[in-house]
Order: sequence, then C-alpha cells, then structure tokens
Amino acid sequence: MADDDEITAKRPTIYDLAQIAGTSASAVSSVLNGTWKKRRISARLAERISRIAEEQGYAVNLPARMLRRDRSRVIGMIIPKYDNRYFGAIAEHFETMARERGLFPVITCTQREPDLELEAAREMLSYQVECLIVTGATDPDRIADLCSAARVRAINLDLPGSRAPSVVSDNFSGALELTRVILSRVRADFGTALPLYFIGGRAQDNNTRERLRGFTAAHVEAGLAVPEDNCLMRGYSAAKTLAAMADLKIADGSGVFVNSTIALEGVVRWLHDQPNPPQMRFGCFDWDPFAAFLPQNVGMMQQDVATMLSTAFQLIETPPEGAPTLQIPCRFRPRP
Amino acid sequence: MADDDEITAKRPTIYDLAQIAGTSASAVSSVLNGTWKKRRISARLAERISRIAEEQGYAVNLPARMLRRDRSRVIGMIIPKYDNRYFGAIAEHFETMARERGLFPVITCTQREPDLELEAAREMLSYQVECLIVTGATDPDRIADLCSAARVRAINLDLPGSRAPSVVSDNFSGALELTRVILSRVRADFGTALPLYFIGGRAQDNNTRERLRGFTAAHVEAGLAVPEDNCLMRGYSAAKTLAAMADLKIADGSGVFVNSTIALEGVVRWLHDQPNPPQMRFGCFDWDPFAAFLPQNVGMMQQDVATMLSTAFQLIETPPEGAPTLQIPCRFRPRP
DNA sequence: CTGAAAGCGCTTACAG
DNA sequence: CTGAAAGCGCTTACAG
Repeated sequence: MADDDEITAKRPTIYDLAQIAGTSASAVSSVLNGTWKKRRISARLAERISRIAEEQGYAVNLPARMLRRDRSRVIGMIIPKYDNRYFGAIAEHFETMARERGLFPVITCTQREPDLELEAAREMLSYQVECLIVTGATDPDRIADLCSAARVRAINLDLPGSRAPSVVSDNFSGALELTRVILSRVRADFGTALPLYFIGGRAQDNNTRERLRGFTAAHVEAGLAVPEDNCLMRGYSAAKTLAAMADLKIADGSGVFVNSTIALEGVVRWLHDQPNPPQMRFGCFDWDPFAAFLPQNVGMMQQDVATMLSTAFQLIETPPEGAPTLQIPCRFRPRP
Repeated sequence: MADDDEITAKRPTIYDLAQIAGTSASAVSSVLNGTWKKRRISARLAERISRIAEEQGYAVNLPARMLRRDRSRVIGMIIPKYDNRYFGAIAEHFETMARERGLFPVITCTQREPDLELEAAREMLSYQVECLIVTGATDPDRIADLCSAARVRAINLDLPGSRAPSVVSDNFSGALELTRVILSRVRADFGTALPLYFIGGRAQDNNTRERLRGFTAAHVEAGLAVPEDNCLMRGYSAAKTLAAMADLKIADGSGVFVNSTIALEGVVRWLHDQPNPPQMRFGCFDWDPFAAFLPQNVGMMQQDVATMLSTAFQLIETPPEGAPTLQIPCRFRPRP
C-alpha cells in the first residue's frame, strides 16, 4: 500500500500530505475530517488530497485530534466480567450503539473488584471519555463522584446508584413472575407446595434485595412463608455457592430460585455431584442458551439488554434531573 | 474532592498545579509521571505536588501524553464476539495480561464481518496502538499488511495468517482425541460403529480444515470412512446450522462432532425440536460450563486460553523471524 | 536541584 | 477558495 520509494520510517502526517499535494496542512486537515465544504475547498483539491492520503496509507492520529478538539467523542464502559451471556451481550450492544452514534467505545473489565473499578474509572477519565457507563459496580456512587468532579456524565447500569441516573432490570416483577412459575411447576410435577430455596447474589446488593422481595411476595400469595435458612447468598462465585449448598438439604420435590447464571454453575455442579440427585426444579434469573436445556430447568428470566442500553444512551443524550432509576421489564423464557 | 473555591470549570492541567505549588510545569510533570528521582527533584517538593494533584482531582490527559511520547503503550485486540466463553475468556485474559505489562488494552468486537474487521484495525492504528492482536479474523493477512505499513506489530490469534506470527490451538490433535472419545463412547453406549457427523464451521477456514483432518484420521484408525454427506459446515451461526440439520438424518446410535459451541446451540435446539429425539452422543470442540452437563454430551475440548495469550505476549515481546504459527495443545474435559 | 522552551499532530478562528 | 499561526496538555533534552 505504501510507496516503496517512501524514505521516512514514520507515519505520514498532514504536513507530509500537504507537501506532496502542494497545499497547506489546513486544507489537508479539513478535507480529511469532512469540513472541506464548509471551508469551500474545491472538489478537485479535495479529491486529490484524498487520493494521496490513501496512497500514503495515512491514518489520522486520534490522540492529536482528541487533544485539539473540545469533545473527545470517546465513551467508556466498565463491566465486571465478559464471560457470561448477560455481560457479553451488554458489551456488544454498547459497542454497536456507541458506533451508531459516532462515538468510540472503550470497555474495561473490573473483575468485581472495587479497587479495580475505581482505578478503571480514573483511567477512563484520563482517556477523556465524555461519558462513562458504570455496569454492575460494587460502589457506583464513588465513581459517580469521581466523574462529576471531572464534569463527566456517569450512568449506572445493572446496579443502581444514588448519585447518577441508573438503568436496571425490573428485578421485583421478574422475580415475582419467576417464583410463581417455579412454585406452580413444582406443584404440578411433584404435588408439593414447599417454600423454594433462593440461591446466589449478595444480601446487600440492590438486585438481590429486589429479587428476594419478589420471591417473598410470590410466596405470600401462595400462602407460604420463606424460612430464612432457605436463602443462600454467597456472592457471585460458583465455587462458594457450591461449597455452601450442603447446608440446604435440597430433597425430592424441592424448587430453587437461582439468582444468576454464576450461581447456577454451582447449583448444576452440586446436583451432578450428588450420589442420588434429588428430583427438583429450578428457575434462574438470567438467561443462558445451554442452561435453558438442562432437564430440571423450568425457565429463565432474560434481561432486556437492548432496551437497557438504548435507555442508557437516551439518558446520556438528554440528561434527566437528579438521579432517577429506570426499571426495564424482563422477559420470561419458559423451558423450550 | 475538588475545592469548592475553585473557579475554573475545566479540568486542572500541570500548569494549574504548578501555579498552586509555586513551581514549574516541568517539575509537576516529572513528579506525576515518576521521573522525578531521575530529575533529582526534592522529596519535599514531590510530596507537595502529589498532594496538590490529589486535592485538585488531577488526572493526566492521556491523549496529550500519548501525543508527546514516542510509545503510546496502547495495545489493541479485535475479536469477533464477546458472547461465548471462549472469546469472553480471551478478552479477559488479554486485559489482565496487558495491564500486568503496563499497557492499556483496547478491545473491539467485529461481529465476524470482514469489513468491520478492517475498519476496526484502521481505527486501532489511528489510536496509535503499538501492537494489534487479531483474533479470529476472516482475512488476517489484509490486516497484517495494514499494520506492517504502519509499522505496528500484528499477532494472529485463534485463526492463523501468513503475514504475521500466529497462535492457534492444536486443532488437529484436539480433534483426533475428541473424535476417538466420541467413537468409543458411541460404541460403548449403543454398540454401533458408524462414522460420526461433523457439524459447524466453514470448510475454507483453517481451524475447521485442521479439525476435519483430525476427525478423519481418527476414523481411519477405526477402519471407518467418512461420507462427505456427514459433514455440515454452514459457518458460525446456530440458526443456519439448525436449518440444515434435517438433511443429516441423525438416528439412534449416532455420534456427532460439534465444531464450536455456536454450532452446538443449533444441535441442541434441533435435538429438542425432534418429536422423537434420537439416542445419540456428541462431543464439542470448545467448552461451555452448562453445555458440559447436557445429557448427550460425552466431553468438550477446551482451548487453553491462558497459554495462547501468554504465548501471544511472548511473540510481542520478542518478535520471531517470519510468520510462524505456534500451536497450543487443548485440554479434553470429559463429561463431569 | 530546577525551569524555559520546543514540539508531538492535529483543528480552527482569523485574515486574506 | 486557501494558508499562516496559535494552541490543545503533555514530555524531555537543554541549560543552568
């Protein structure tokens, strides 16, 4: 692509192109960034410059452009993990939607470590992001403060905060519906009407609390009380969930509300490790295409990632008053 | 964090800090970027500057730093998708390893679209990446050319190319082993000794060819010939795989070699949609924690992402002669 | 031990 | 229709 007779070992700049084209760097710049009609540069010159840029394999130096311009057009996202369908889908939608809006997306994954979250947020600010989407952060408010000090908009996604607008799933309604389904399927399949187990998440985190509230409400409807011992919340770790499951005494005719696909990995492994696996049913808040087909599964509550993200982008485009939390309905996917 | 009596609406620069500290921007710069001992700045001044930077909520402007420095310390990765365990793990390992090496990782996901791949590569070059890891690209050689014209090192990951070093799984050996296992399990469970089906991937792509070679070799060992009709390669789309599966006439006693978890989604759905699902077994080249527990699964060939990436980083650190392809062994994970 | 100054590659008023 | 020049926020020889 690059001319062989090119001597310089460095990448061409607009000055190099200007020299070749016999024009000024200003002209080259405006042709290359699309403002040339406004500057009333002749179509002929514009075309010649474009051709030369192509020939020289020119690529604009984005850091230089960002430094000069008032807006960076970079949008950041921090996300706990990539390795499950929910966060994977969030990352993909974020990238696509950012590009559709002419923004450059930068994502960084923070492993659910509060320190990494903060460090990543700082790094994003250094990168001059115009806006930061904070996904599933342990302490979104600290990050929101950091951002507001730097006059960068922050949006919380998945886990809400109190110092920036938030977009989350409607966890209460989703959990209510999922719990109803599990209860009714257990009754239908086994004739039992026992309170379900609730497995996964952290008692302190908002999503878990909301889901537990929906879970409890569905039990109340059914005239059941949930014993405290039925709830196992050891965070977002399949291993810890698995280790603690022995305490639960899940027997034939049981039903289980699994609070994430991460916890589900623990549940499935536990089931498999039992010498005599109990006849039971589970439902899961979160969707996975393979887990959907597991024999004991009665259905999965799929979060509406597309709507969550388009809502987040709306909040970015037209910032609301205060720090509202918008709830997005989930979609129940019955066992296929 | 920021002082309330601060008037300026813009973010502080080293000049602002210098003024507050009563020193020069040079001093501030070298304190903030760690070169102050070399410049023999007093510990006292260094401390004061650090404190003021903290108080003012200072964050270095990375684009400006990148523009000035000779090395950007940014490393790029393009990747087809985030939403499966393999690519998710690649993205996570890449980020972690880049950070361990003091590099800033930027990932972008290209949806298996050749045009997006090229566009993303150009964007990475504009971002002044020092190196680009090209993962699963349809046409890695075009990207390698683009990079070499810009004097940026490229490394191919997952799919090999001929114009840059490549790191791939040992697809032949992995497929050989996986095929042996499926054949022997089908024999043990059903007493049949029929050639297996091969489902997923693209006939033109290197990984599929290599795996097909291992698949065929295992059949030869077993004294079996593989009918051409047994192979279904409709690319990386669960829907297309599913749509074409009717042609296969998979019956009781069959065995299936599934070439990716993406194809596996199609296979599992097909199985489920059958009025009388055949008694069959499958194995899959690629690992997924839930698919691992599906009843017909005999085992999954897990690619060694950690070793693949540390090998890629080694190639970056000590560039080899030419464009070698390094093969990383896979690990077979039998059905739990 | 420290500062003034040049310059990284752009963009954009400003002045023709 | 076009160019010279300033300046974005840093880093780093260079000169004390």
